[in-house]
Amino acid sequence: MSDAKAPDLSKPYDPREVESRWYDRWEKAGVFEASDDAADARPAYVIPMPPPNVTGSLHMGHAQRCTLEDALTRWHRMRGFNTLWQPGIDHAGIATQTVVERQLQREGKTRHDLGREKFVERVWQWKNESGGRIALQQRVLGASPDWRRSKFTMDADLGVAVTEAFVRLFEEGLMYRATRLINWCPECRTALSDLEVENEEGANGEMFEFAYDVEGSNEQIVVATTRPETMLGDTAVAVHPEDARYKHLHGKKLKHPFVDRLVPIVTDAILVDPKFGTGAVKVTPAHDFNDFATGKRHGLEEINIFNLDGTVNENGGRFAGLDRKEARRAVKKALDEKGLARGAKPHVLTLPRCQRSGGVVEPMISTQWFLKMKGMADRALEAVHSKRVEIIPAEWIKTYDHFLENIQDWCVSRQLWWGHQIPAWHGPGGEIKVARTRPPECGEGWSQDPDVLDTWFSSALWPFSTLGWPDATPALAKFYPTNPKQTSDLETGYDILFFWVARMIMFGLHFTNEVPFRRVLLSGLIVDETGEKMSKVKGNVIDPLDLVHGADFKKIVPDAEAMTKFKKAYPSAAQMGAGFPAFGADAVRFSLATYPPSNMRIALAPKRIEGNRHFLNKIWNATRLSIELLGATKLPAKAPDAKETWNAWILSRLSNAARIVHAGMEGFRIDEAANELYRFFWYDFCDWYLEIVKPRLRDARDEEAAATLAWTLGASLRLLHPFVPFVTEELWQKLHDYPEKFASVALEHFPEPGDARRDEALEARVETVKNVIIAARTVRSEHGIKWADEIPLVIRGADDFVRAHAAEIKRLTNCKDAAAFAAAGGERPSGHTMSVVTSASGTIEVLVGLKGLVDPKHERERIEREIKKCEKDLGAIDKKLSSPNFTDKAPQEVVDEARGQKQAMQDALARLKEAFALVDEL
RNA sequence: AGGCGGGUAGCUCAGUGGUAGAGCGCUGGCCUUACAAGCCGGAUGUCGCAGGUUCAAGCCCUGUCCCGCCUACCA
Repeated sequence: MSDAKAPDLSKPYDPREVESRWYDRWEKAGVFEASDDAADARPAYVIPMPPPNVTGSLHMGHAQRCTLEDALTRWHRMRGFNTLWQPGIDHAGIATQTVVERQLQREGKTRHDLGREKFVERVWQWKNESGGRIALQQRVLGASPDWRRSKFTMDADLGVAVTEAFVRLFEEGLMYRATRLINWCPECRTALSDLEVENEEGANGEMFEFAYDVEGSNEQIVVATTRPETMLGDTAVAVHPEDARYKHLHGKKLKHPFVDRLVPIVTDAILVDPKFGTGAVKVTPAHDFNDFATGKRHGLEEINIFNLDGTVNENGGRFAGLDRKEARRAVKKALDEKGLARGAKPHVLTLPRCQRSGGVVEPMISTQWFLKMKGMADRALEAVHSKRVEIIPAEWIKTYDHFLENIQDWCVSRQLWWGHQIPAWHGPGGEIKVARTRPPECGEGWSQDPDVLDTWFSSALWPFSTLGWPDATPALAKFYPTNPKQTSDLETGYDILFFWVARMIMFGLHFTNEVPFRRVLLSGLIVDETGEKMSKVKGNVIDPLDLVHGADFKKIVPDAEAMTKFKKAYPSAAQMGAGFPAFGADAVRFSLATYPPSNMRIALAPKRIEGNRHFLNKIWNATRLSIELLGATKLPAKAPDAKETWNAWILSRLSNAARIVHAGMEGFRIDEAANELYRFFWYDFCDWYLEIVKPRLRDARDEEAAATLAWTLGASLRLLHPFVPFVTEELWQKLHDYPEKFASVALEHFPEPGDARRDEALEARVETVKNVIIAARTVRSEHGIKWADEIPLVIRGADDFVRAHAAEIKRLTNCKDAAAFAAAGGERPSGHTMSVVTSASGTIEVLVGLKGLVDPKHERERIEREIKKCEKDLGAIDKKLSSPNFTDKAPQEVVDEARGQKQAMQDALARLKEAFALVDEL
């Protein structure tokens, strides 16, 4: 850093100060850039980022994408992959159009006042001014995509890809126009695909019954409905053909009470369940999917009774102009007045709602563009079953299969202005031409199809349209799976498995004859601390940036009532007082990384973020200490070949940590990788290794320890970097004393398990030494011996390895005479308490001199507790060993192990009982 | 209705047939010159319930209850 002298490391870690320092440097130095140079021999790794909506601002889901994808990206980059995390923004058809229309509304205008061209201009203006600010927020989180390659789905080149795809599908006969019953959102005034309809369960409604008069008879037929207003569009009443109650009415007609129409009674065994209700069903072919199918079977008239905005049209006679709710009331009232109403019962129903507007979706007959899905779905199924695409966790394969096996044709046209306009031209005589550009013969009297494509159509092309398809670009050759040296992951929330993932696989196979990515990593949804989905209505939404920068609860929650809701949703935040402190991006990221991504629901606990901020503080302070201890020691180029126990031990533990991190990252168990780093760094490196080497480096000059410490710390920072990029970069630079030439840790070698030697036998022996130390500490703690008081310690039965580490035992327990080892079997020193440590080489007695310092009663209780525990364990193992079934049938090594354990426990039990005698001398 | 998850410590969750784990919380003691955002200790379990397989089940099988999600349907 040439311009600014970095400050000294302050005592507590301040993420605000550190995190602002590095992002620009990374970006300027080109750290995130991928190369599409054909001469670049590195293997390629690609993650297509799920493009956030242009209207979106960062929410916890984005933060989770960011964390997981950035960790994978940085991990691969450090391992030498030519890594492309492809960023971008989605134009989000309905959502964006709605935002701008609302803006116009405030000016007292509608989009129709502007006209299509001006309106689209206005949307672009909005996009340029306030759209896509999410990309800036992703930077705050430290995301490392190749921003130079960022794409917007409405970019000209992506528009070319969309047109190309549409035209090809049309030419192949897969894209077609049809008139059928579709999902219509009266609020957005557009058709929707089946997926965009959300079913709200448990809505309170009622089942309303009314009668039709049979023509030329005094009889009536009673039907039931949850939507009385649709009777305006009834064109039949269906009964079951075998239903004796109605046999004499077959072929008769009913008088519609409000419109001049006779409604036939038809028989239909598919629609009608004679056991349900009255056994007679009103049929409204134009506004119900089952009735539509029934109508087709019987050639019934389809009478549309609604305008596009959901109000009743002229077919509704005197009810015309009313919206659906008003019409329902009015029709019920009118039926009642005619004496036809037969009462209503409460009824729980499922309401179809528009995913975007929340409006109740109305089935309407409409002419739309549809895409045949069957063939593409079959290929997509095969690709997953043959593992050309791997879905992780594999539990999702069944869900994927079920969707694709039952897939319906996709209604792709939307009656919006914002989006990719359909490349079709309509002639004056109803002719249709589909072409990449307006065909010259389509002159006077021809007009382009006014509709646009479903936003998800362009999203489905994303993995290859962003790389230049349909052109054969160098980027496509390098970063698409057609390159055998490419690996790729698609990471996203399981909620868009159908919307996006399945469609990308289908389109990828269709247009490129190759899967669009090799693995699909599906993550769970972030929910509040009590497991509830985050939503504005519930008042439990947390903005990740409030966690990063800190936030006063009063600022993020509007009123006292909302505050109660908020604190209920986050009990651990409720304990934090007035607000969130600035946890920093690293702490938020690390927390998100430690949740198993495969959990369906990931309950965000602010307390956990606090805990991880403490971890970062630990890293910070451990590095401060290390820098002090290292002095002029340079970071070694490779791991030292350490001979001394603790040096070899920490390198072995480091190797083990690297192994677990690799396995976790490889298998998309990022939580296991992150948790291992937490454990290794805190419990092995800080709690033990640093405590051991402190005096060796502070009071003396131990070169091997210095090299080992430097190596281990450097490797730890590198291992941690994919998770916590900011603090690791800061400390890495500090370890190098902020060199002139910026060499980011993001481009350093990622530690491999083989970088240092793993020695499991050594780890086991060290574990025994640690257990001896812990035993002595426990006794001290139990009896409240002050740390400053040195007390005598005698260790009996220890092996040579334990003896060789007397100095550490003494120092870490603050006991004198730690070298006082005694042979097993001899006389025990008096005035000592005894604890027992079992090890591979036998039982070790840890005797602490406490004469006059303790209450013997307390000590007897302590020993009794230990005896009880030992006896319980021994009883269990005894029972096992006394069963001939076990000794005969279990594998030999299991039986041997059990015998060894029994031996050790018996031994320990005997010593503990002897320990009682010693208590008398205290 | 069907499908898929889940039910393990107070909370959030790991757990891959072989003596039940972590973090947070709780608790006792320490301002031991990296870190009190810390250190050293400690307590905490009917692994939803009932059967079964196995020498051995939190884990495998069957049934069942509860919670969540998804899909379909709902006159």
